[in-house]
Amino acid sequence: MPTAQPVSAPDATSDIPEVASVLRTSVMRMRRRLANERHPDNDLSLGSMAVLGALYACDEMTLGALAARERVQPPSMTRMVNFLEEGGYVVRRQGETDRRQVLVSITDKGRRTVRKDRLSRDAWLAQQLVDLDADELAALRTAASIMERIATS
Amino acid sequence: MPTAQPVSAPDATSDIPEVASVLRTSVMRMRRRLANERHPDNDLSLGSMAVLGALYACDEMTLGALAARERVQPPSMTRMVNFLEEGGYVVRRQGETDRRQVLVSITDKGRRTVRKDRLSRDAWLAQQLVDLDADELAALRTAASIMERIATS
DNA sequence: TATTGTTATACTCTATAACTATA
DNA sequence: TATAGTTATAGAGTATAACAATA
Repeated sequence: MPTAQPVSAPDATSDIPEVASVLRTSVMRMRRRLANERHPDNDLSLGSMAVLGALYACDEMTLGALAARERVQPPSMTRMVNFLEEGGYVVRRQGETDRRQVLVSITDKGRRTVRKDRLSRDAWLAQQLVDLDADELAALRTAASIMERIATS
Repeated sequence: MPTAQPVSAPDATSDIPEVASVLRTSVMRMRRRLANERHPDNDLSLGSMAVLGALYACDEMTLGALAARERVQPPSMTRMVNFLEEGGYVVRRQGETDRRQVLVSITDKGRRTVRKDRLSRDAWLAQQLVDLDADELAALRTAASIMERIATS
């Protein structure tokens, strides 16, 4: 039984439990593989790189906003930001209107790291995608979008 | 701009780095969400359940084969199998031809647990998929298949 | 000697609870 | 009193290194 049938059966709804199952399994394995294949070009964890990526897009965010975005608890984000700050990838500053807040912004070093690492860190995965056809790439893009929505809902 | 455009551009190849990037990010977030949303119906971790699922399909495997399949190191698999054995979900027995090997097989309790948990543990995810259309489900199925292949390659 | 699995140990990531400082 | 973030602590999951038993 082929696992990648691109059928759009009329009763596709009945496939939902099966899709849920294979999706869950593949996500678990994929994430472990991605963690293993990661280049140790820098000392940043996957989570820290995700934070840096968010700051690359948004420039400056509060620690709480970062925690919410990455769906981790504040203490976990504190740790990641500590690590990033020690490495000179981000800087903290006190909020102006609300001085309880901590505003985290990305440094030039952080920016360079994001650019460099996006290339090198996605290189392995991109290499795995090289032989896919346009439809398969489109399926991955769609799936990524759906997963992103589900994960952050 | 929708993020899930099913375009099959002629130069889709140039999208590979971007697809790799969004796929990686969404996989990381999805896996965390799945871990969080998991029902604590039983005391089995996600990894242990994956092992049980493999044994559900294969009946009996060596510990080394399980470790290779789940892409963990042997000590990690030893731990998971210990846990599963303590719970009565699997049994160990010594290999017959090669007595260094440990053959792990699933018990009836393990089988029941797989069936029951596949339903309940995928329930949350399935619920998230309920509003998707047939094309989106097909995309997820295709993506899962590709990820499975990449993760186990 | 090489291989299969186990034990001992440590590391990473994450969480909850208790705390500090602002609001 | 409530909120933003930090510190302290614990737990889950994984890895590497050293070891035991068998090939």
